[in-house]
Amino acid sequence: MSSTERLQRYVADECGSCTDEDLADRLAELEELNESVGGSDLETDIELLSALGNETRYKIVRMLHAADDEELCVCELSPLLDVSDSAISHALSQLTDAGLVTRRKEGKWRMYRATPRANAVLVALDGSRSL
Amino acid sequence: MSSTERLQRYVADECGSCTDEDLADRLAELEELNESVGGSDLETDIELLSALGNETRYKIVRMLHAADDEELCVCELSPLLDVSDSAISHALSQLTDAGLVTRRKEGKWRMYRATPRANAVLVALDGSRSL
DNA sequence: AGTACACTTGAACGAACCCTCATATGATTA
DNA sequence: TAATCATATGAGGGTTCGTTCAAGTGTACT
Repeated sequence: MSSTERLQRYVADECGSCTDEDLADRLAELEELNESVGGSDLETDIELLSALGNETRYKIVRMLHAADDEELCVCELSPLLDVSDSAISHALSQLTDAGLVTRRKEGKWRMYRATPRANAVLVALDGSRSL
Repeated sequence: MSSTERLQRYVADECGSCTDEDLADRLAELEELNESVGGSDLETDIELLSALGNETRYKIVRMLHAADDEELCVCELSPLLDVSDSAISHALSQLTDAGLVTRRKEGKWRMYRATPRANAVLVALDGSRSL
C-alpha cells in the first residue's frame, strides 16, 4: 500500500472529497514543510543535540555554562565527573566537533569554554521548563 | 593518583601557591557549579535532547514546528519520512514521553502537535546558528 | 637527553539504540 | 458481526555508542 492512499482517505475525511489534484496539492504543502526542515542545517543540529543528549557531556557543558563565560581546565571538570579522564577527553572532543565548546592551550593545560550557541540552547531549555 | 592532586598543581600554577585550604576552596567553587547543574532537571533535559538528536524524530518535530501550531496526522508525516509506519509510531511515542509533542485522537486518526518547549528549543537552534 | 605530567587517541567490548517484521488494539464501515 | 483501516506495541537483530585500557603527543622541568 502506498502511503499516499492513506493520505488521500484522510483528506477526503477532512474535506468531504479528495480528487487526485487535491491530493497533489496537499502533498506539495507537506513538501514545503519539509523544505523548511532542510533549511535548518539538519546534520549540524542533530550532531549538536545528540552531543548534548548524554549525561557526561551535558554535565560538562552545564558546568562551563555555569562558569559564566570563564574557561575551565580539564583538571577542574574531572573531580566532579565520575568517569575516567579518557572518557572526559572523548566527550570534550565530541563537544568541540559539535560546536558546543572551544579549546585553548595554556602551557600544559587545556582550557575549555562554552560557545554562545551552547549557552543559547541551555538558556532555552531553562526558560521553557515551565511552559 | 587522586584527581585532586592535579587540581592542586593547577591552582598552584595559577596563583603561585596552593595550600590545602586553597584547594578546598576551589573544590567548593566547582561543587557549586555542579549544584546549578542539578537544579536544571538533568534527566528531563537529556531525555529531550537525545529524543531530538535523531534524524527521524528531528524531522518530525521540525515539520510540526513548521506547521505553525497546527496539528498533523501520522498519515501526513509518513509520505516525507522514508522509514516504516512502525518506526514513525515508535518515534512519536518517544517524542511524547520527552514532552516534545502532544497526541490527540480524532476518530481513527491521531493528531500530533509540537509543544511550546519543542518550539522554544528549535527557535533557539535557529537563532544561534550564526553566532 | 630524560623524566614527569596533562591530556589525547585508538582499540575493544558490552550496552543502548533504531529500525523492521509480526501481531495487537481500537475505531469505522459493510 | 466481520472486515478493514490507522496506529501502537513487542520481539528481534544489525549498528552505533560510551566507557575503559593501553599507548601516543606535546610541554615543562632537571
